[in-house]
Amino acid sequence: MKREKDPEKENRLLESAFKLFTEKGIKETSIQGIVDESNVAKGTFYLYFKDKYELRDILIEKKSKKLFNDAVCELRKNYIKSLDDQIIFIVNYIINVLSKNTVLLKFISKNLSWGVFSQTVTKLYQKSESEDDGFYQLFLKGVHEQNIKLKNPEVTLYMIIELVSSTCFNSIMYNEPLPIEEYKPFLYDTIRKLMHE
Amino acid sequence: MKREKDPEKENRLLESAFKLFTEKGIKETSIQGIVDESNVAKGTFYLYFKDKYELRDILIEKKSKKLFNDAVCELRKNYIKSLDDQIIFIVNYIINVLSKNTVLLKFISKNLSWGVFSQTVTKLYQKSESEDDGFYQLFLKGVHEQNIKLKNPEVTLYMIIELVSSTCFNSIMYNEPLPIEEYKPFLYDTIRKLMHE
Amino acid sequence: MKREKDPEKENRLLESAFKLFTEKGIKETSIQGIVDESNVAKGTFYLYFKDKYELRDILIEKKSKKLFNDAVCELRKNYIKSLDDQIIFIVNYIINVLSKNTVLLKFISKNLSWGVFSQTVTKLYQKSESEDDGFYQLFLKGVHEQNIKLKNPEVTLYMIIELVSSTCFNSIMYNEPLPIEEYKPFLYDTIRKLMHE
Amino acid sequence: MKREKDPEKENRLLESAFKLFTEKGIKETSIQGIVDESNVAKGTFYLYFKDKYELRDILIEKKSKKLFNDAVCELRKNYIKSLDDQIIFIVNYIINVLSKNTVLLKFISKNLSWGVFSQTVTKLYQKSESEDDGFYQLFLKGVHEQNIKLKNPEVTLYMIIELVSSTCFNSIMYNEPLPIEEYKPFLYDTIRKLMHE
DNA sequence: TATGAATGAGGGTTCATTCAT
DNA sequence: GATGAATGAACCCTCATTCAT
Repeated sequence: MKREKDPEKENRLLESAFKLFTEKGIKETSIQGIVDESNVAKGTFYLYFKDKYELRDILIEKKSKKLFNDAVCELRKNYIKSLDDQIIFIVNYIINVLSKNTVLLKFISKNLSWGVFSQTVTKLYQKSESEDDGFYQLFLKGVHEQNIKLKNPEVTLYMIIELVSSTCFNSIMYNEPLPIEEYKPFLYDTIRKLMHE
Repeated sequence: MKREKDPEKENRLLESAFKLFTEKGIKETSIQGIVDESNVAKGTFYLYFKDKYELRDILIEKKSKKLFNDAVCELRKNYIKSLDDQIIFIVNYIINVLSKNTVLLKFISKNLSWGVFSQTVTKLYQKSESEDDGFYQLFLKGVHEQNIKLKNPEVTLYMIIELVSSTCFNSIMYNEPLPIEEYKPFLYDTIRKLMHE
Repeated sequence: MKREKDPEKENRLLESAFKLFTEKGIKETSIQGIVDESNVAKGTFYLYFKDKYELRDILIEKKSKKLFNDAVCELRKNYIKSLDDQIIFIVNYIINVLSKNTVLLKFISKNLSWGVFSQTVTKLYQKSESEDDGFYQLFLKGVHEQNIKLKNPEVTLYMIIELVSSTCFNSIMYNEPLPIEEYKPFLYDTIRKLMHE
Repeated sequence: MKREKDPEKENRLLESAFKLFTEKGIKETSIQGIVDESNVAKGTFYLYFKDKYELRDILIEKKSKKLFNDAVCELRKNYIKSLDDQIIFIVNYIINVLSKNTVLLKFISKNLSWGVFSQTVTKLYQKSESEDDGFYQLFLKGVHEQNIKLKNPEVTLYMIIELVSSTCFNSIMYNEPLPIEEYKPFLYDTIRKLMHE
């Protein structure tokens, strides 16, 4: 009887926007540009999204959810005991993904600022249903169970996330001040230090 | 007969733009807005700058130059010996300035991203004329003279700068995850650790 | 097999449109709005009407037919002899209906302009099937039978209709220059004068 | 030094809008249409007017001011004593102008509704500086000085204005129910009657 | 018959940039 | 050098209308 909203079209809009946000940033990306890239009429955009900011938020949630889910999922398969190693495993996993997928890296750096990104992720995993499957929870629980002495575990996690975020972008994108693979030892060393005051 | 470019006018344009960029961001600031604020005609803008992006870049250079110059200048007056203490002195100085001058902080966060900022600063002080008066030089020279053992001093400096940058904004602006004064001990502790692998 | 046009649906469309035209005027009313209000799909609209202007015209005819029919019908029940009194009875009846039903009044004023309205009404009753049951006929026949001396009865009727129309809207809606009840004596007085040159 | 706003351009915008408002009404007239007709860039419109409604209001004031000024001015030249004759002189003057200038007549009928028009005019002449040169004042003063017995002179004036307005449009434009010249006797007769209850 | 997704023309508005004065 | 009127491209958004289902 009636035509259904086309998920193919929605996806094309999302991916085109993703691409353009990545290349130029949100402010510089016009809806006209997005629909052109998607081979979709202008009016159609408004059938799926209120404006480009709604689209961005959907994109952020979608992309970061996947990234962190994959990381934690992979961790599960490896039965790593030590919290240090767990954290470094996750960081390493994410760095590897972003190294191969620099479009995603650019999207995150251009549109989220790592600040917003980590905020989103944190929020995402704070409200996780079962009590022990979030990144945030995983960290706090690990600190407690493995008897790690930290004055303020939350601040430590904050510093780790921010250090990784801000530091890795240049390294991956421009090999500055070092290529990422050479930088990793310094980074993981520092993470271990931060976790043992 | 020919009048020279009026430095008074140029300065008014710079400061008005600084104010508006800070309040609304670059994209949202119109040239009309800048010239209105400066009591200058629209056409005049183009006698001084190619467009608002050039103006922004000049502003970045000017503001960060001043910030770092002031910090190093103040350091000189205090005859601090240890490199750890020197670095922390400078970091502390800048944090204090930005805490009091959140307009400047916002400008940096809205228009630069800390990444661009530190890049600028680094560049600024790499090419510093006299060989020993830049922040960068100061650090490398200090490491050498005080016999500090670092595998790669440049990377250490990079990590320090990025950690400070990314970490302090939320703390100053939103007291998250801690107010800046409470966060400082954690931060300075970590800096010392980074300098003694 | 083929289903007929659903009069229920048509009516819902008419009444929804009536409501919206009244509230916002024609130009500001969208077809989307009409079908939403009617719980009908957008495409369905075009099965019943060419566009919203056709719908409006149907609405005009329908609403004004009813108004005048009711007035004349009520007159019949009251066995009033004198033509003056008959005309004033009808005018008074319509004023009373519109005073209580300002939605209808607004619809007429927003979408018809009183000019179109009276034109419609006049047309409506000129072509009335049986020769003596229209307002127009009623007036002309009355003038003849009751031996009223008028140079041009048609012009007199025209002046009465226009005077009433243009004059009563402000009075009912805004009490300007007088509330309708206070204005009535002036109006009916003038009507009587017009009918006795 | 600087270019001046071009009154020629403003006038072209006003007159083009006047023409289009007349032909299609305000709602149906687009700014695009106005600037096309004026051979002016779209942006230029906003240099002169906030939107088309501001333009309309300026047009109303301008056109009606002129019309009434001319009428009263002409009246002055003719030393007519009796108020009846004065009022009829002005009405006649305006009818004659509008008969020759049906574009103006259409503009008034399409965009103002005679209601708004008379309101404007009334306002215009109520606030007239010198105490006796407005139409409104002229009427009230005349009633008083010439000892004309009216229960409520304001209402009488209202009825006259509305009767003339609503009645003459059809007559001028469509010769319905009579050509204007043939209608005048009926109209002026009625005006005299209204002024002598 | 009925649906509502899709379309794209068209409207209002802003603004960087040019250029006559 | 300085001005600000003029331009027109580009943006966002709405909506009548079509048409596959």
